[in-house]
Amino acid sequence: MTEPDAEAASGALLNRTKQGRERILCAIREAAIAEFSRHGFKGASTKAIAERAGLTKPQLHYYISSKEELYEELLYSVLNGWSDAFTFDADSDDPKTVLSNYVRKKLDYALDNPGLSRIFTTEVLGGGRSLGKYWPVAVKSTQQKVDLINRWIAEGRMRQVDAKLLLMQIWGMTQHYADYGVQVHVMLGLAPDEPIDRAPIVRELTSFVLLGCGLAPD
Amino acid sequence: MTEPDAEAASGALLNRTKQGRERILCAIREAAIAEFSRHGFKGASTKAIAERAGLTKPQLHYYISSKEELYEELLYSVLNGWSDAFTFDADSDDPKTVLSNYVRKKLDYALDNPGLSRIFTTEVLGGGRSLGKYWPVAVKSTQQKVDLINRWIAEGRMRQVDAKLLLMQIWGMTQHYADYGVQVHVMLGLAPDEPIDRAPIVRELTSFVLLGCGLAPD
Amino acid sequence: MTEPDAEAASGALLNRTKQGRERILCAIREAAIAEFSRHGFKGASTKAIAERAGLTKPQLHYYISSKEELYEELLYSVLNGWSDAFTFDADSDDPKTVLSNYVRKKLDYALDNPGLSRIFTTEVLGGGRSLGKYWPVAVKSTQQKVDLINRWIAEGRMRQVDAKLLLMQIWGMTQHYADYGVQVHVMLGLAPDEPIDRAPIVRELTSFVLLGCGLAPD
Amino acid sequence: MTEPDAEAASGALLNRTKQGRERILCAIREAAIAEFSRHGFKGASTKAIAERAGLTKPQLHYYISSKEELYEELLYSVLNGWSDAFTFDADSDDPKTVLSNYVRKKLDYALDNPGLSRIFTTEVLGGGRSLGKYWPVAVKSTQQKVDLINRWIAEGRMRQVDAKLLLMQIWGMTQHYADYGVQVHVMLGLAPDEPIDRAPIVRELTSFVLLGCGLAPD
DNA sequence: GATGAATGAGGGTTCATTCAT
DNA sequence: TATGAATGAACCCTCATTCAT
Repeated sequence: MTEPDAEAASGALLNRTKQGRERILCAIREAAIAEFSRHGFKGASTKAIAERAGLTKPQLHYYISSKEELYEELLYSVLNGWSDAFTFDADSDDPKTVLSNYVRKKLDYALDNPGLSRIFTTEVLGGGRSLGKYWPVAVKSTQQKVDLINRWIAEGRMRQVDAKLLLMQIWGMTQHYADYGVQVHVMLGLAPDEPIDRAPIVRELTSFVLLGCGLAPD
Repeated sequence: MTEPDAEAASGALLNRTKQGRERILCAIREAAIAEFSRHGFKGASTKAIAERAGLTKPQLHYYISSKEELYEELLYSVLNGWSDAFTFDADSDDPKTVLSNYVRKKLDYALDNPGLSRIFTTEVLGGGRSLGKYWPVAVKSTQQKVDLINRWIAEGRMRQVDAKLLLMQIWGMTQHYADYGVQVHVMLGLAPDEPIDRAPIVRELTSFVLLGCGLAPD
Repeated sequence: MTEPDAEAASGALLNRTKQGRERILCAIREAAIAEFSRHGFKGASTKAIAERAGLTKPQLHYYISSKEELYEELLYSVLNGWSDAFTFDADSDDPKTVLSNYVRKKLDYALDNPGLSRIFTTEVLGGGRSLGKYWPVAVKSTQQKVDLINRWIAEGRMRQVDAKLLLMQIWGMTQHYADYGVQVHVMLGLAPDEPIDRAPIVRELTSFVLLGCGLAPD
Repeated sequence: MTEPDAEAASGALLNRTKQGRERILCAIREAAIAEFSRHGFKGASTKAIAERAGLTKPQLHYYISSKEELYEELLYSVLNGWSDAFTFDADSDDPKTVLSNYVRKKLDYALDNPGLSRIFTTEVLGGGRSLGKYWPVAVKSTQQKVDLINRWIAEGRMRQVDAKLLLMQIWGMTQHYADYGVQVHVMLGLAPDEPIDRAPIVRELTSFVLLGCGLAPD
């Protein structure tokens, strides 16, 4: 299955607009995402990455310094993408607004960047050895959300949920659309490269989460 | 991280009770689960499996015929385990009972067999090439659940949800506790090999799902 | 192709009449002939020999001391068989009689013991490293025949041929029915395990050789 | 024994004249011929081929894709060489001319390409599994020769021989000089790498065949 | 920049043989 | 005798990387 998503689309766009070196780096990035997300760090081969990028192996090594560095670059780009995307809105203090925005953004990221999302999953599956520096950040960022939710609960604006588990459940449901993309396609009766219609998913997911939090969806 | 779960526990138990060949086969199984679940099929090495099982590579090949066969055996054992575990109760026609039992069984499987669960995840991540025969079964089994849920909805016993998406969301949330075990541990402030206390998770998850379906939890 | 010849036939017979150890040694011999004749010494595997003989590898090694010794035993049994069979009749001094008997015996051996014959061929193909002791014997035995033929020529009882080359040509033509058995079957339109009707071959071959020597066939 | 023949000679020549890649491919070809012809497909090792070609094993695999492909390439090059060489002259309808040319060409091929010739022999000895596509071609080409010979016989221009067996006997006698090269050297009292003087062999062989066909040699 | 070539380690697997039992 | 198991070498091949050019 080729990536029928924003990763490839933006790649294609860049291929047309950028020049030379940039173009190649972009192709390498795409190829690396495809291979690492399918086979994990150990299982991916530089040969496959090179071929997918239309390069020979020595050519690839001209642009990257090592397989590991290429991998970690991608991994950090996921982490950065997430820390940008997965903040609670600062503009609003309304649980319904904040939570539904959060769900939507998380799902958008998964559907727009399934490859990158899956790379993070393979890393976690493999034990998360490269994530040492990430965990404290993630924990802190989670704790902030937990604190906010707990305040809402204390203020009686939300059902009494375990905030940490709530966040995990949202994570699980949204990440699922990236990690289990193949199964989702099968279950929805879609061809492997047919794009998923995300509107109904966003709707269902939001209602589900809000109701689960004791909030009435619109 | 060694498996802090029923897989290892039962393995250890068997190691003490079973004899010779059985013991070794069991050690190989455990080792293979550990390696495949961490690195996927391509990324796992028979050397690592052999060492983890306390064998040399040629010794390993005395007991198994090939890496691929060993892998597929494990994969099928997940699929069989699932088709056993993830049926809706036939005894009950009560949405609340059926759904909360389903959620609990699904979560139990993930927490009791995280390694096997993750092997399935790596397979799906890799494109699910070995799952050709499985999809039709999975689709059919899902459809039966969807039909039942839709009947409940038609009978006004449940909120009007998209049954397929509901099942996916349950899948995502429960599977998360296997695939993202490492992250879950970090977030809950547990040591890597500390067991997860599943009671609160079951409670939260069940309430969450029932409320999300418009059913009042007990 | 299983051997449709005296080797197998006598093997089967022995299997019924001999007991235990003898029977097994016989099965090993047959199996070894089949494997060595197909793949040569290096290419044959003790596993294949053991399986063909209905034994396990350790069982096989209980009866033989090494692959090499088993091979050399067979090789020497060819050499002995040949030194027995391929003498010129001492009873007759008639070129026609002697040569036609020789041709017939040589062909009979090839058709009755194709496996053994082919083992010798694989050995020669491989450089004949194990044949160091054999060559002097063969040379001497050949020289005797050459001397006799030269006498016949000197006496005007035969056309003036190069005796050595004559013997080689006979060797080539008869050995061909063992080494190229597969091709012979194809060319004669026979199924792989169908026996070759040797009468016409003997007839043609004899006439051919006698005419080639300037002798009138009967 | 190194190849004391045109294969090696031309190889050596090319080694001096060709450049880089060509030179290496040539060395690989020579090495592969030497190893496969000695030990057959199963018995030959890529390590030995690599060493003989002055390469390491990974280096070898830079130039070839697999042992099997290398082998089949050589095998097909024999088959092609033969289908070129072993046609009956179209220019002549004279049995004597046609047959003696055929004998000479067949012998030349065997003496010029003993290694390649022997590879075909090892393949036939091993059962000819890779020759499925070749047999029909060979049968057809043989049948054409048989038809011609039978016409000559019908026209009274040749002794009444079994044409198929005649062709086999020619095959056996000529192929013998490749397959049994080692024995031929021993019998003729030549050192292993001393070239065979082919003139007397051609002369004897031709007379022998013509007389065997009831034709008077010149 | 880009290419052909090389390299040493390691991939999965089979080898002939030996050794307890 | 016969079996399950082990062993160390060797099998064919691919790996990530480097180096001339």
